[in-house]
Amino acid sequence: MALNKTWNQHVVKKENKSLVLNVIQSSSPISRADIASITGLNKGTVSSQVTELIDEHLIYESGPGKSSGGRRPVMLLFNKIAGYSIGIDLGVNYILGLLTDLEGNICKENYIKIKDLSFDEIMEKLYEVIDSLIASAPSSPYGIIGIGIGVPGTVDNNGNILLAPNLKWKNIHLKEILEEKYHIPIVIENEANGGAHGERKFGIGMDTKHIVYVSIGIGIGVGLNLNGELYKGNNGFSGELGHMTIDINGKDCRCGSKGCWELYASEQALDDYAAQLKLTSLSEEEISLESLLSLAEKGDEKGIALFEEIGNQVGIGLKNIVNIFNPEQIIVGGRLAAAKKWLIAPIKKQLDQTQLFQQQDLQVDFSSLSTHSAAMGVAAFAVEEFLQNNLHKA
Amino acid sequence: MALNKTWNQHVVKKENKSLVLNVIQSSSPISRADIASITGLNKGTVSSQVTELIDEHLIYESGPGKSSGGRRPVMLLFNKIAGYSIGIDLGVNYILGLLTDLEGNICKENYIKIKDLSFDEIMEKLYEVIDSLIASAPSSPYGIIGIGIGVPGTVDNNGNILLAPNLKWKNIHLKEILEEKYHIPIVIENEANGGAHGERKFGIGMDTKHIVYVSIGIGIGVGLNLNGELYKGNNGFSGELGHMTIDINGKDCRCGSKGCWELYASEQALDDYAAQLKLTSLSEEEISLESLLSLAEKGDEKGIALFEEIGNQVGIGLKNIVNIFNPEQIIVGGRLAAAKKWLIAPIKKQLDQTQLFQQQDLQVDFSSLSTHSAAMGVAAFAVEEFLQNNLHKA
DNA sequence: AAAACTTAGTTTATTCACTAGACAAACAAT
DNA sequence: ATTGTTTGTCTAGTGAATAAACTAAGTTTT
Repeated sequence: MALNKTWNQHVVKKENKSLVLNVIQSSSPISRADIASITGLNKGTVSSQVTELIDEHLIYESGPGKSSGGRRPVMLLFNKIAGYSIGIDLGVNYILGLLTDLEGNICKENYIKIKDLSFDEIMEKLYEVIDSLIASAPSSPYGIIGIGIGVPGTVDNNGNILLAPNLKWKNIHLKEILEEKYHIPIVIENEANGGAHGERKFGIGMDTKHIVYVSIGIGIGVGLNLNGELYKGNNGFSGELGHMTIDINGKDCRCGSKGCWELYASEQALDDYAAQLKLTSLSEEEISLESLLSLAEKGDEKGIALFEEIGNQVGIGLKNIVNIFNPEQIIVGGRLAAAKKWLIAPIKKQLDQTQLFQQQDLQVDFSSLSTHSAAMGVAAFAVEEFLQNNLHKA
Repeated sequence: MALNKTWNQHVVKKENKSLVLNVIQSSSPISRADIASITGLNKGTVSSQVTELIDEHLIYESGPGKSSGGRRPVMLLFNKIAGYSIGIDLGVNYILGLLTDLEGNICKENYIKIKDLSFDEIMEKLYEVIDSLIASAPSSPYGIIGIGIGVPGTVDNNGNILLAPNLKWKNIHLKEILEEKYHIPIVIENEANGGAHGERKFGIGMDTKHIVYVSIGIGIGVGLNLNGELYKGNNGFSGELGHMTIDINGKDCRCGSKGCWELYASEQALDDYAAQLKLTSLSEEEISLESLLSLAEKGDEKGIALFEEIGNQVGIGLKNIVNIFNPEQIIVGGRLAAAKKWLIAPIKKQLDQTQLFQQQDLQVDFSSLSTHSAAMGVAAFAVEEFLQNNLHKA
């Protein structure tokens, strides 16, 4: 019936309570008085919210703090172990599972390699990873509050995986399957979206508002965090910048068009270039990101030139991103980010070429959570959903 | 002091009042009872809001409506002539000024051509246009409620024009200048952002949430309306998709890089192609969008092929846009949109090539307001700002 | 035509969250 | 010990929404 959301005191309370909790999370330890002055809320209002949050085990009082000339304040802390979250990075040839507390700290890690498994076999492995993480969680008021899964493919707004080409998955209702099995909230997200969120909450993007996270692995996926929130597009397909045409007359791509960015600036492209160059020291089978990295590390000129060429191509795409989004920060993540040393110079060179607009305050960084950003990000999604729903109920 | 916005009853009231007004605007004529059932607000609440809105002259009661078996409802209407807004499209070789009512209906239009004028001369013309529009406004409770200006360049969040290459403007504090002269709220926006908003409010994008508006004229500008709101980027530079590289080895662009989209898919590109093809029937001086359009209209094969080639190049960029934003709708506007007849087929062909993701519900449309979208859009920006501030005060 | 039913809009009492300001508790400085 | 400061609680008051009663004005049924 009610099409638009109406506003009433309940909403006010929920929002203010959420505000109080956020301040405690970000500025802990903190006193009631300081919360009041930071938020602008009345002292009494803060007190009552704090009482409720304590009752809900989401925060707790620690000992008295230092006095600044009067009564000593009671310091409040976020109860990060009121529950635990699980974040899974479901890769093409690995599954990375994390158990985190509500603050995102990793409590337990579970990494397994997989190869050429069927859907059922992958699911079995996935259950094993999740089950072992659940088993390792300490007891807590809320237990496991949710599971976040990052997948290398497109996910619609209902948590259905529409297409994950590299997994060869299509139309998988993963959210339903897992909710039926575990009976806790499940969040399914694109891996790049997860990575973007992870870096924003815990990594190099902590204080930035407009972030474009570029995950470079076998292909290229992009997570968009615009205006401080995830942009998913109409069906959740946004960020397929790997298939942005950068060379009209270029190579054919399996997507049907020509000259897609990821044909020139990905792990796949790296291997192709390496094969073309016939690096004497490596046979075709030995070519991999790891072997090329160690080659470059040893100072092999051809190997270094290889990464520099990739960096050049990455830079062209990033230049497009700058013109399209005018982001505050670009974060390069994914497996190829390990080659930062050789990528960064050509990337910067490409970006400096644009003279049209002075992008003085553009930051270009590499992932600071490396392989963990996606898993940490989706775990955080689950935490946020939990906190929002829990505040709502109360 | 207060960093975050707190929530209190005043905010609740303002939001609900705004909600009531929006419902009246979009579903008028409407009764109090229907507003209550649509919004979910209590009948009494709606009544008191309505009373205030009537006192503020923003709505009024018309005669009784049809009964559906009980007391006849009093119908409420938005008072679209409570004030008037001015929207200006400041083009490179024209100034288009509109006087609109609060609903966006055009009351008066003022179009002048300009050519090679200095900054001061342009400003003088601009004042003339504005003054004549102000003079033509009927008397109303609020008078002229604001002026919106759309400019072909980048505008920062303070209304400063940072760079408008085609006007040869740089760092113009247009908002300040006009506010000092007219003492009413001024909104400065990029022309493509204005067009996007115009089409969304009054044109072909009325019921869409994720719109990418592509304005193709001398260059290409893009207005992004994501999640129902304008995305401007960190400094207001977003949407410079004209300088998206689509051909790494392509032509040099004045922006410093190579193969920018607008070198292949703009009015400029059209003229260049036409000159290359040496269309026998037109001398070099005669080449213009208008002359080429009439040539194609006459059935000239070369002329038609020209537009089809441009359409092809436009399509490549649009395909990128789809992969980047996954929009619900793409709207093609700007002067080149007049060639819709010949552009649409090659564009659709390009978009259908992407087999990776099924974009079943992507709409590709041409501007329905044609040359008026930007001016109508910025006029609407001014109206919205007025309504928001006015509701806030009361 | 009278009675019964329906729908529209107003009025009144109540609830709920926030605010202001008083107050007590706990501490520092003199 | 006295004075002043800061913290946190308590109480009264405000403002907005809600529920429900009520008035108004129509239609439908008998």
